[in-house]
Amino acid sequence: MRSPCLPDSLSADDLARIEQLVARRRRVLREDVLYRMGDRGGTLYAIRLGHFKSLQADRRGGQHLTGFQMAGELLGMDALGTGLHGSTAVALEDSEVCEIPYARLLELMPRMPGLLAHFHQMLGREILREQAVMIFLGNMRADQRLASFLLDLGERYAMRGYSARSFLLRMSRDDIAGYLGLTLECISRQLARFRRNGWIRLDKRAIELTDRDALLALAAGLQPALPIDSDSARAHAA
Amino acid sequence: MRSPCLPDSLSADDLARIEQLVARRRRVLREDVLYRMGDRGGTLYAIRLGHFKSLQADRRGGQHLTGFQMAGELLGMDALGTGLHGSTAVALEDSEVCEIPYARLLELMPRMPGLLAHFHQMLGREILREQAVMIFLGNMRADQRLASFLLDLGERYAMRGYSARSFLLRMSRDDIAGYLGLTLECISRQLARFRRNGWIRLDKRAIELTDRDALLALAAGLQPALPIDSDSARAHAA
DNA sequence: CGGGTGCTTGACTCGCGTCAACCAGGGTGG
DNA sequence: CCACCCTGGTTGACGCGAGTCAAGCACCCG
Repeated sequence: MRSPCLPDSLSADDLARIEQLVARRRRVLREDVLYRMGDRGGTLYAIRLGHFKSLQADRRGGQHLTGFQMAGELLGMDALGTGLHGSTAVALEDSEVCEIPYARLLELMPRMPGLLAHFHQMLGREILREQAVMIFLGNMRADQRLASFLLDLGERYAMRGYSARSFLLRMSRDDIAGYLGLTLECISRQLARFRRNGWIRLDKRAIELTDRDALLALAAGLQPALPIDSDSARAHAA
Repeated sequence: MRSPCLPDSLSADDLARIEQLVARRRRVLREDVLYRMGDRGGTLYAIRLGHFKSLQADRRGGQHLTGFQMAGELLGMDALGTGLHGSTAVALEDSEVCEIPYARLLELMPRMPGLLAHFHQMLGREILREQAVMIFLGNMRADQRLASFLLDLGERYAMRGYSARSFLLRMSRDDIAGYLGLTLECISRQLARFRRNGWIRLDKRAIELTDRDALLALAAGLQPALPIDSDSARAHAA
């Protein structure tokens, strides 16, 4: 049986070797810090179970959320450059990770070119993901950002075998706002708007994307700003 | 004499080996495309001379600028994940690059652990840089973004032995706007504001940061929004 | 000289941040 | 068990920053 920590593309032989270098598993409780900005790096964390958020301190006390990670994804790569972590990782719920010392990974690399390539792919994907975020932070409106975000979450759940339509938001509205570069109130309003328009159904943190096409169109900027602005629609009705 | 393509931390022996794998140098003229989004990747480009911008197509025709690269920096890493380039690189002026086939780099890795580490450091730095951009796209005002941008450019020039105070903006206002997630007009206005406040001197694309401390304070968010808003100050004077 | 490109400046609009009140659920302690 | 508070979320009113539209300017090139 394959460890969820590791790539599918490796041989059984490779796998055995790798199991050794997974020094240990570690449980992380909700709100606990996996590593903190400025900590010495050198360990990669494969998430076995649970969800994390990673955040970065703004120079003026503020905090910005740079990403959400779920089971099957990798954490800790931000320390490769300087040796120090550039962000803080916090568990959104009780979670479990595999600790993989980078040094041991390097030792194994020569004998396992497949591993190296896979590792680079994960790094490359991370760079791509961040570029995608930069795009919506750079030039999308609040509703487009939120739609993109919800669709992205759904896709990632789908990749892991869950539903892309219906899932639980593991993070607070405030976290979402931080990630999307918006405010908590704005998120709340946009969610309400989506609900009124019938794009989504929402109960607390449980969400169902009832009209993914509409969300896709919105995210892609096809909608003429506000399809029929439901706010003004309400005003007219009144 | 050391090649500007490659890390300083390598032995002379390593260097000789590496010179072989730099398949060829390539000249790229102004406005020419080094690689295009969707192109097959697999080659890394070390910039020997000149400046580049990299941009990504928004799903709806729009374009977002994801970075500026100068001599001594690396391009093409965004293809590591999927094998295809996720962005387009365009020369801002006549430039020259070293083409480094990724496959050859992989071959050499086992014999040169230093090279691998260095390579990972560049990847890690790229991830960090993008996170920094996400921060200012996410929660800084236009003036703060611009101040950060100018200071960052200066620092990068300083690292390469040029002045951090006085340099040439190689890109158009429109490019800057694209990168900072703002509009061309907004950049122009903010530059004018900086100039009126005496933070900078500006002549066409030549810029001098005459008061870096003020810019730093602004970027850090220490300024109470607008110190004494020079616009209204002008209005009072009139 | 004309025309084009890159930049500046102004007037107006509007999306989103800010401030603030209010509401719902959940945990605690009397 | 109910009263209480406290946290997380919703909703409203208002103002500001930045986008948009548009006119005008400086420079370069043919």
